[in-house]
Amino acid sequence: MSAAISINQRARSAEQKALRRQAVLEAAETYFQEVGYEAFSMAQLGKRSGVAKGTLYLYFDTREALFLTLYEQSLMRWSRGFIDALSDDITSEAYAKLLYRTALADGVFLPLLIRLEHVIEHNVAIPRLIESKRIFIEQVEGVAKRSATALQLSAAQAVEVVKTMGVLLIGATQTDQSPSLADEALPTDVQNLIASFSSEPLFIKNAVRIIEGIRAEALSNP
Amino acid sequence: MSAAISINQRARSAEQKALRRQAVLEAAETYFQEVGYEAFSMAQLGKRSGVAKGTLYLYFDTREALFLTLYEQSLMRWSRGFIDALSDDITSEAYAKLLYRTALADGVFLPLLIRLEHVIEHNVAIPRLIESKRIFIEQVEGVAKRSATALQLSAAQAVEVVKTMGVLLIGATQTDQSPSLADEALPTDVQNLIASFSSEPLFIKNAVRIIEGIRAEALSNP
DNA sequence: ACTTGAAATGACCACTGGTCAGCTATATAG
DNA sequence: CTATATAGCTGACCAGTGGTCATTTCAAGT
Repeated sequence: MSAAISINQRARSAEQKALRRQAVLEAAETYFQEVGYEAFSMAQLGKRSGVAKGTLYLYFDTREALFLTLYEQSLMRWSRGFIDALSDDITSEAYAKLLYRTALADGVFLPLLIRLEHVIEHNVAIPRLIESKRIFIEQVEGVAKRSATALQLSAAQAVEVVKTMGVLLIGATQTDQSPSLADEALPTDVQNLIASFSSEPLFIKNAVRIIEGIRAEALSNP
Repeated sequence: MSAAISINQRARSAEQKALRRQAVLEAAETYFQEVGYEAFSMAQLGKRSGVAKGTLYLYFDTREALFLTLYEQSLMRWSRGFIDALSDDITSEAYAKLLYRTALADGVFLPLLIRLEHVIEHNVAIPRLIESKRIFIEQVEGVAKRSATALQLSAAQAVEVVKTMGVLLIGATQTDQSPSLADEALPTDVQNLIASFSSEPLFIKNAVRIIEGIRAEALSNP
């Protein structure tokens, strides 16, 4: 029987390997939150997870494959939390607020989601990509099912809502990714611009417009 | 009097320098369209524009400063084209379609817009960033002014529409940035997923919902 | 205690963006 | 028409990157 504990020893059983892999992922998540995507280096991650750089590549094909896994875990975490937090007969606005807040509360979900398609997916093997898309489908379906009863929508409408919310979330939170100009002496016109792109109202207002639009279409088109 | 022509000679006058700078930008644009953002290397760009790598840094502070300039030029190009193509009394749908098509027609605008806030802006000096934001404000105002008459909206509504269209465009075209899986043997569930995220209908449908939503709000709130 | 196979290692590779002391083309002064 | 000063240009160089793989090391099975 192999011990579940993996300190510095070699991981021989599948179980031990999974533990080590997860330990690396946890180190990566913390490190990523500290330095962000661009400054994240595999050599540093090795040091921080107490493992040689080469060892990282036994557990992940590429840097991007590691980030893809991190993304998947954060997606599943978010979807679980959001589903649990939803209540029945919720207004569109409350729904949008909850979605926005739960998504932003996760320290890695949005930064990874934003980079998914144009960076991360470009250095991952196709079968791994397919696996990842399937996880995505599963999560969307789960969230849509719960959303259907919460928002009183048909199954098809709920799927459309969830997909669209994802799209809107990526667009609306784009500005949050700008370099922090908080302690810079900015001219007022630029300050106003930044304020006018505040992601929370941007997301919520448009989420409501879209959800209500979808509802309205169902009434006019039988 | 300094000749306007700059072949391989040194650029001494301000005019010649501007020409050389523009020549580098044009080489960069072609090269970028060929290889994309990640594979774009300054050494290669030097070779392709017939200039040493070090020289590039006389004209641009960083790789990202170069991309920021490329982005600005494509933004101005798009906004000019879009304004010219708009006609009065256009429907929301026709407006959305035109916006989508003109934005996608430019080979570099969207790929750069998508990377603006979370990559490009992070390696550019603050004064340069402020300058860039001002160009952005100017362009948004120009497009909004024309959109107000085209869509018969108030000035404030038009600004909101234009800003929101930008957000939606970034989100909706995200999927177009995925690695091309066209000639891969994908399982049908994944194929369906990809099809359901087709950016054109995604953008247009939601653009219409948002524009109509903004219109409706004006009627209920005096 | 010995064998064995696989986990772990880190020097190594080809590359990156960015720098800067030295080179040289050019405009101007004598 | 030449000498000088200026400044545009260069490419070797630097510290770093993601990724590889021959070699080492250690735990399990005999």
